[in-house]
Amino acid sequence: MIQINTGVKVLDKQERKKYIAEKTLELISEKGLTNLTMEDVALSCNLSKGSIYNYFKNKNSLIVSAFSALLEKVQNFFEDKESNPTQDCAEESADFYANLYSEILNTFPSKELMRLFEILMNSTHEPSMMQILTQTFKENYGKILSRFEKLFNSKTKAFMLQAMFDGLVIYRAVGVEFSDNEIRDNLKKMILSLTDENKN
Amino acid sequence: MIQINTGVKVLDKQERKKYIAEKTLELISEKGLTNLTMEDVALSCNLSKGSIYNYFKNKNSLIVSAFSALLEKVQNFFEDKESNPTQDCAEESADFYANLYSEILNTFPSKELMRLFEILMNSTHEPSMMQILTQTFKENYGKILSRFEKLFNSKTKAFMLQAMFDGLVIYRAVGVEFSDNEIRDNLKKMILSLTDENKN
Amino acid sequence: MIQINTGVKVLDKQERKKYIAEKTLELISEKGLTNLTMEDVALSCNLSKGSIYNYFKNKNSLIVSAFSALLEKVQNFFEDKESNPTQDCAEESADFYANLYSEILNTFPSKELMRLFEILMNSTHEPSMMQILTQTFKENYGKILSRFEKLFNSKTKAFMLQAMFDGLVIYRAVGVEFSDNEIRDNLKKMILSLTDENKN
Amino acid sequence: MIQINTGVKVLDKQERKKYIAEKTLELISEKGLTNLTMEDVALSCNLSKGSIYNYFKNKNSLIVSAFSALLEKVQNFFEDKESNPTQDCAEESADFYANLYSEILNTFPSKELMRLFEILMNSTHEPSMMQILTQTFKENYGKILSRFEKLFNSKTKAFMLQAMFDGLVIYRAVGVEFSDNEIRDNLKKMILSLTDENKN
DNA sequence: AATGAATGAGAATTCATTCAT
DNA sequence: TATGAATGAATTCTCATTCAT
Repeated sequence: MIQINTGVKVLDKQERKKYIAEKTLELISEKGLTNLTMEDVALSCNLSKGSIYNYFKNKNSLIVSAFSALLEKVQNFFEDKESNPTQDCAEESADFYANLYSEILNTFPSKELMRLFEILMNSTHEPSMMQILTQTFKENYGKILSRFEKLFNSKTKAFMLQAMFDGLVIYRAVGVEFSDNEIRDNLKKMILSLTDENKN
Repeated sequence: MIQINTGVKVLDKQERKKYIAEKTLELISEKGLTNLTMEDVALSCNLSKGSIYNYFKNKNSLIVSAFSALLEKVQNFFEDKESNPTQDCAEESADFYANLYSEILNTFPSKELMRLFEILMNSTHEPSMMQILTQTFKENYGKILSRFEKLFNSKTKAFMLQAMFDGLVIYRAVGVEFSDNEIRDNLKKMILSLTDENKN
Repeated sequence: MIQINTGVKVLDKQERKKYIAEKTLELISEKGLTNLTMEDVALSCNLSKGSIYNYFKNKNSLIVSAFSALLEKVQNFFEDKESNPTQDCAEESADFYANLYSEILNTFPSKELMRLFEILMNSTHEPSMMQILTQTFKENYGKILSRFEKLFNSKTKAFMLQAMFDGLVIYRAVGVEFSDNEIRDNLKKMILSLTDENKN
Repeated sequence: MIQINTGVKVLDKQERKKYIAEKTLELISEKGLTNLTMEDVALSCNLSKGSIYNYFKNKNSLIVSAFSALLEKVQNFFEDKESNPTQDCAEESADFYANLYSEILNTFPSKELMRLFEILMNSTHEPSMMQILTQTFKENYGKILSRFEKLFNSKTKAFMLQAMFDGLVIYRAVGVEFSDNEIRDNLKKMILSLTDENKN
């Protein structure tokens, strides 16, 4: 929350940037990227339109910041769910991750996670924007993937599993329905088979 | 059928609609949905802007048609690749599909397939549009999935495999790199494990 | 109804013009002048847009014809209601006309009569059109007014009474409510006073 | 109040809205409602097209404001002419009002007053607009009518007299000619008869 | 830093009219 | 005469961005 300098605590420019980016992210989640206007942003931040431009060079750079905020949120979400990873054997690991992903699929708003890809895709034809978005995406997803990489001892397998997860997220966001229980069970089997296979 | 005096067959209205939708699809693939303008469409069809509106009520309904054309194209692509499905045992099937998907991943323009999801996501907040898109999507994907459903004897498994594929398509479209060979090999193993598992 | 030449009866060009003008009048009554499109006209006549231009030089001349049709309709309406005018004394005349106007106010669709003025007003800034409309208006209203002129022996009084009637028609069309009975009673008194006054 | 450096007072937002509405009213009077474009409005206000939309949500709401401005103008016109109403007896009242209306008919630009009804009629098929216009119309005309209501002790009579006036305004605006003197004389007689009648 | 008015470059859409067949 | 496809000019409306205060 922005505070006026009553001596208490005043947000510095960096913090206010972040605040705006987060508000923007909320708006994108609510209304989609296409419907995002600078006026919406200004209103939701209790700022004037002009003021937004004191913090962000233009709309694109604001979107990039919102994208970063979203990726950070996603990553935190993954990390929080995984705070005490006490998996000894493959079976336990498979169980753990199947549950984890299933839970995330249930609790993380599908539409919100979908926005990640919406932003990425919409930027496909603005090279300068695409570059920074892709880079940010890779870095953050790299961290998320690193667990699976360790588990499977394979970057590609990690990719594939995460891709499946994201695919399901998107399917769900666009109205395809499926049973979470079945997902979880199959997920476990797949993880297990990928782990087993690893040992051969 | 109307004939112009060169003897060449003239397209009827339905065919012209389709032609415009396909041209639109090309444009979307080239420039992205956000940058698509009705003027672009008109130009690429050698028509005036007004003429487009003789075929489509508005931009959205044109996009819906382009979306359908894309889905049809995707489906044809899958079907063409799979013309002679001579898979006797699970091993052969796994091999066949792993190769098929790997090949599609390689040959179908990743950006183009990605547009499927770009269109879906961008329309998330226009209910009337979303409804028809989702329905079309489900119908066509249903056909694509039916092969896996038979193979695995499970709708959910089919979903998951296809989701993985689409996730990878999107990853690739946004600049993530991975090795097709490894994908293919792992894919085969996963398919096999899912098929085996089926027999227990 | 347009007939194809089966040998029965075929409308000649003049009759078809009239038919189109009357259909146009219906459309204007239904949807207003602003919302009238040549496509509407074509559809309601079961003709193609291009064909309308075989009968009318352009939209304006079609509107002029529809306007004439409306005026004719109004005039017929007045005349029909007044077929046997057996008024001997002033009292009877006042009674007769008060009833007549009150009845017309009730039975003639207010919105339809209003269109007369809508068309006139909208054409105010197209001199060529205005000229013909005003002329047509004067001629037809002249006939309607002639009765009052005789009764009152005054063109101005006739104008004033008819103006009041048209004013009320418009008020009613735009949503102002009033009691028909009171209107009729007052109308009678006004007509009577104007007639009496005449004798002094 | 914001001041620009010439010392001249700058208009606040409300005043600027009003200014635009009044300019719009001028344009409507000049060119008619149908020919009014937002570009005209912008030009006549020395603003860009986009700026108009900072003051009015859309064209319709601008027209509604212009309509209000017109009604206000009409009402002021009536009130100004009637500043010192010293009418003791019926005869004097009749004389006063006959002169007042005759004068207004002469001095108030007929075309301008006519626009009131042009706007009302053209909006007949846009319910949301019609509602507010009709309401505004009723409110303002209620004030104008209240004088006659008192004089005649009858709402209906007041309506009828005002309807006659408006009818004449429209007739004149569309090119019908009549003598103001005769109008005034007859008006007086009608008012008188309606007042007398009141006493019986 | 904050404001908010102004802008102008689009973009979608409408529709009377034309014209070849 | 009838058609209906094509047109293009006009019009409304949007919105990121700028800038003087």
